[in-house]
Amino acid sequence: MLEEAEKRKKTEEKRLPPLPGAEEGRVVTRFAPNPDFVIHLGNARPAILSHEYAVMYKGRFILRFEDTDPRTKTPLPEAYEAIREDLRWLGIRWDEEYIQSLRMEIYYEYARRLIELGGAYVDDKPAQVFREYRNSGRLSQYPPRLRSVEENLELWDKMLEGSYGEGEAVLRVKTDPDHPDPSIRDWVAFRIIDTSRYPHPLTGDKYIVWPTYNFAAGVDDHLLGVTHILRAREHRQNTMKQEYLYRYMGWRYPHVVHFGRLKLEGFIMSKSLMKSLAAEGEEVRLDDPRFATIAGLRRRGILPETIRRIIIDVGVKQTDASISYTNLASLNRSLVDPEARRLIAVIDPVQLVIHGVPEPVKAEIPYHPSKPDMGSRVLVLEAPTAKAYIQRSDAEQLKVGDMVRLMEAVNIVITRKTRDRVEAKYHSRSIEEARRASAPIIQWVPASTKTLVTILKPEGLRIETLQGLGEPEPKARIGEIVQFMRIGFARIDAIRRTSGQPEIVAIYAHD
RNA sequence: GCCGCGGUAGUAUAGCCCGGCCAAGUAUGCGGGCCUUUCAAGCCCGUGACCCGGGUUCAAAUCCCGGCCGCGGCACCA
Repeated sequence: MLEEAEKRKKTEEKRLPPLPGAEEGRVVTRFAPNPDFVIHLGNARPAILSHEYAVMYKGRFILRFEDTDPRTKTPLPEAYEAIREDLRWLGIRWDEEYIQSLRMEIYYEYARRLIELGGAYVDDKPAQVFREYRNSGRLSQYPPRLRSVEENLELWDKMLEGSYGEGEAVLRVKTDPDHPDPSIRDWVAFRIIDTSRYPHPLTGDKYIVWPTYNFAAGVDDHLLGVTHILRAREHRQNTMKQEYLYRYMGWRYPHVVHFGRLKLEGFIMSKSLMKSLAAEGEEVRLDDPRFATIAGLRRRGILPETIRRIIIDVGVKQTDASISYTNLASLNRSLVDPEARRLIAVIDPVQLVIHGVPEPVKAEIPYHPSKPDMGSRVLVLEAPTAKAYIQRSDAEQLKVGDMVRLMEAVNIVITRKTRDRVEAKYHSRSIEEARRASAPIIQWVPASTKTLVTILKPEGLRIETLQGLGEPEPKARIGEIVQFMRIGFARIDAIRRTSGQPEIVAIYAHD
């Protein structure tokens, strides 16, 4: 218990700054992903922050899928559940869930209301014509904008009935026609998507008139009682657009916090790059450890708590942040180190023969150096001649005459060395002897082992493969995060049999 | 080009709103030491930053102006 408290203190987390205008019990936040892909660290930021604030103020947290573009951002049927899974894994629980494509009638109703209030009009001119008016400062004289409410309601019904094809009509919100930012002038609230050609995975071709992000999100944020919106800076203009809608409806716009972009150094974050890797014929999964997807980080042995802390640590600044993997790894290490069992693997093994061993050596090696309660296992060296494997990188450091200690076992002196074989003679048993000689300590496995160990090490776009041998009877579980002694932390990704031999496949996390 | 936002050590962040207690805190990295049967963890010491230039002021990282640089938006995407 005491130890637990100390650990908490050591890895103490930073707290989030107060939310403007927040009252305990009255805060409602939401995370609104587009289910066209899984989420990555960048999307996880608003999810974590929104959830965190809802918890901090004992409010509500909403998950809302924004799937109102079946054409250019076609929702992926499996993404809905994959996103839920990622959120659950991150420790995020939501009080309510909504899917926008299932709320279309609501948006239609509010569209009608907005038209009745004179806040929107149907534009059935080609987009090019609108742009000419808008960009030449004559938007206030744009003929469709001058239509009566009655006429607009009629045309709106025609849109819903399917009288227009794609691109033939949109519903626009009337804004300041001379707004300094042209993109804000009379923005589009609804457009037509031919769902017979681009069916929606949830609603098929039932609807052809679809709300844009700004309309659907704007309406929902009000209807669901959202009080605080946390979103990336690229939405700043959207906030201004939606405020027009709120003004017409007499609603109060939620508090908004904008933050900058997030990059994770050394990881692939771009969706298009992920997809192009797949196109190159590589076998690519969304949880590829080279990707900064939540699933990819999970597979690589990054804990949800690490992600949570790093997001809170980065906070809500407007500047872009580039998280260095060193920092993320350090945080993860501090969380994982107390729990990770120490396993042994020798990469690129070299045979070691030890002569003159006086009696068999049973080395009892604890699974964690400072936690005896995590147990131990016994590795054996035979007598009078013991055979083992050591790592090539270690063998290369050794010269004839050098003393080296096999971890938890014996001290030996090198007598002969060839490329693939090292011979040595027994020297002594005790650690003190090794210390006196300043002998290095290296890990080893008995020659009788059959266990193959493969460690996949993501390096930018590449994945390096480390092949070696492991303990004779490794007790590892899939999903477990272990530390391979003197190699680094890794997550056990698979345990299988390769031509009769057990094989552990692990994905390297960090040293 | 037009709108908008921002610039604190290698990285991230605190401080900036309400100028002095900041010759700038913390984490990570890096250098050195201690400890240690891992190149992990732990402990100690050290290292390193206010974009530039003006102005206001007794006093500016903090306020004002200009410049430079970075980023976002300018979609019938979200």
